[in-house]
Amino acid sequence: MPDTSDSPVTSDSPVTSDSPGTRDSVDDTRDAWATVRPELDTTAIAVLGRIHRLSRAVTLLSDALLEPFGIGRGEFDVLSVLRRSDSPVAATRLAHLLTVSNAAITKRMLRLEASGLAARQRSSHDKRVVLVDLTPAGRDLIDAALPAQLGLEAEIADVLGWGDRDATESALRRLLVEAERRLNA
Amino acid sequence: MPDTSDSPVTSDSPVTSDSPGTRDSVDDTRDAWATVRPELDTTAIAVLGRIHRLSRAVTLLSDALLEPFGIGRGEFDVLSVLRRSDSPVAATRLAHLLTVSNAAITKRMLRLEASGLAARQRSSHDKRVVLVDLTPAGRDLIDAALPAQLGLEAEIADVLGWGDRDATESALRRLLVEAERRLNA
DNA sequence: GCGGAATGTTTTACTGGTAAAATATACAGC
DNA sequence: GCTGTATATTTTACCAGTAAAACATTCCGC
Repeated sequence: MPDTSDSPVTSDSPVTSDSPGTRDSVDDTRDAWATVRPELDTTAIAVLGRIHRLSRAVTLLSDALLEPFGIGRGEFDVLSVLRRSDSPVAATRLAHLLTVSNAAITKRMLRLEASGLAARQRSSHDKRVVLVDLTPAGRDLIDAALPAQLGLEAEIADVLGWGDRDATESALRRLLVEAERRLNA
Repeated sequence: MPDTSDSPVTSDSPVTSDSPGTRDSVDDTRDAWATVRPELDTTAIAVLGRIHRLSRAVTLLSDALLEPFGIGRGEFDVLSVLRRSDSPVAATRLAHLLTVSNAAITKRMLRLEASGLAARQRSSHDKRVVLVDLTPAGRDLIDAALPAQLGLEAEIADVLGWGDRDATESALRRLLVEAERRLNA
């Protein structure tokens, strides 16, 4: 809850005046830097600072929608991958897809198994790998929980007009390709 | 490390064919949903799914750059707010600006005080509030750590052309205003 | 088909966050 | 100026993640 109206520093020189509409918390942050360290190039913050804040804010909002279903974000993410895969998924593959440690998958599976939403089974082909699959209850739950998740994000994304949405989407794709390239390097 | 080349599901029907260049992990995710639950509207993911993944990827990359300075993201964020504020900041205000709990600020301050980077002091006007300020060492450290952080983000943001950057920035601003509005509602 | 490197998972020890209770101070109305 | 309510911070108990060690299985070269 960053209180935007309550400026972090006496904002006298709006360096971020390129906003025709409303200002956001990142505008305030950049103005504050501009007064204290004017030589600093904060254009990076204009894009990625907003992305970080947006992700955090939306996560907080949508986590709340998960609560009535008795699962957390970690479990939801695992159930989602399983739901859109037609066959069981290896634990390590889950970890890669979700960019978390293998240990995190183990812990999430303990919770999901305890609540009967997913099951583990050692692969018969390769007894090192554990294959994970949805139970019927898990399938029901993810199908029930998904609409609210997608709905919230759709409502927020709707502040962008039709053309803007496509342009933004493609800009974000380019950024993501670059970030994932560096991460896998 | 989502391995994009290793598709989550046999991707036969590219519903996300609007990419002139490369595909990213979110394209794969949307295609997978389209095969399993074709009636589902996943346009929300196109924008916000990418934002979540981007934030996570960039955070992982830039956290690594913080390591040599002996601080974590939490401490870095506190030092940043302090550096761009000319005067001491109340603990609760830090919590609001960073969207974390008050308890998180207390814990971060314990670490920052232990390493001599910031100091706490009860306000004389209102003895309930704790005012936080940088030490000279803290100021030196944040000034030293900042360039790498901004540099990484600037490099990534540079995959966008000049015009695209401005358009993206303004789209993100609109999204952020909406998300923060809902969060503070 | 044996020994050693590689791979997949779980366990262990630890870290950084949260919510809610406890504590301390300020303020408002009488 | 006292009482009750609101506000600011810390403490407590807990939770979800990580890295690295431990363990199990497979694969490779001979």
